[in-house]
Amino acid sequence: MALRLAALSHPARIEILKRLSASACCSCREVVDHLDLAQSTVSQHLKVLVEAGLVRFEADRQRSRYAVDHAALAGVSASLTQLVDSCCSGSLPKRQD
Amino acid sequence: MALRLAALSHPARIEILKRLSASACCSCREVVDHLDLAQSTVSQHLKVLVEAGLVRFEADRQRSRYAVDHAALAGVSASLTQLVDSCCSGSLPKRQD
DNA sequence: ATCCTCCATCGTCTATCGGCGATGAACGAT
DNA sequence: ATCGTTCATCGCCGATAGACGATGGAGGAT
Repeated sequence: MALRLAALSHPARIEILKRLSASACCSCREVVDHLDLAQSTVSQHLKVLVEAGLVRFEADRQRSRYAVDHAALAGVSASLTQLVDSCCSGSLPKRQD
Repeated sequence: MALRLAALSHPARIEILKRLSASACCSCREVVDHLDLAQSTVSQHLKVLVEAGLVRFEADRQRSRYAVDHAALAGVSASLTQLVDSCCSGSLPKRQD
């Protein structure tokens, strides 16, 4: 869990996630074009996300496809929710939907 | 948001959070006793958590009180959920309560 | 064959993290 | 006044993260 959260704990990677989910086509190039970071840097961030299991990677030809793994992302969210829940463990009935 | 997640993205800090929420009394000493980390290290982690706004700090006398800020924690969880939601943007109606 | 584009990887640099021991301050107890 | 306890902070260090440029490979186009 800490690993997943670590992957998410960088503004650039959050931006990348949003970008990936915004457009159906998800080449590294496109992300680079929007993020104003060096291509190598973006590639690194993508690698981190892939290794964390949050993004799926599909090497077509030289055109790599990156896609958000919605299930994994939801899983992280659920884990965090569970942690919060376990931390509050009944002492905090308040729940902000 | 990345800041909050960064604070959470460390196993020791997650353990600390659980420990803090487990017992009503939350001295640094107690955490040290359970975590098998040096006192200075625990103090550092607590500082990180406090600076991230996830833990509230109350300097009583020489006995410092640390308490989980449930609302802040829930806020992070909500933010993450929102991110996931924005990433799936309607394509994932599944919702695990 | 020769470009050009896209991409991953490597090497480098700097900054930060994560751990520790040591130190000193604040306080209670003797 | 002198301990003992608790805690925050300060160096110090190895390791890692994050950024970049450069390199090279794989394809597509000419």
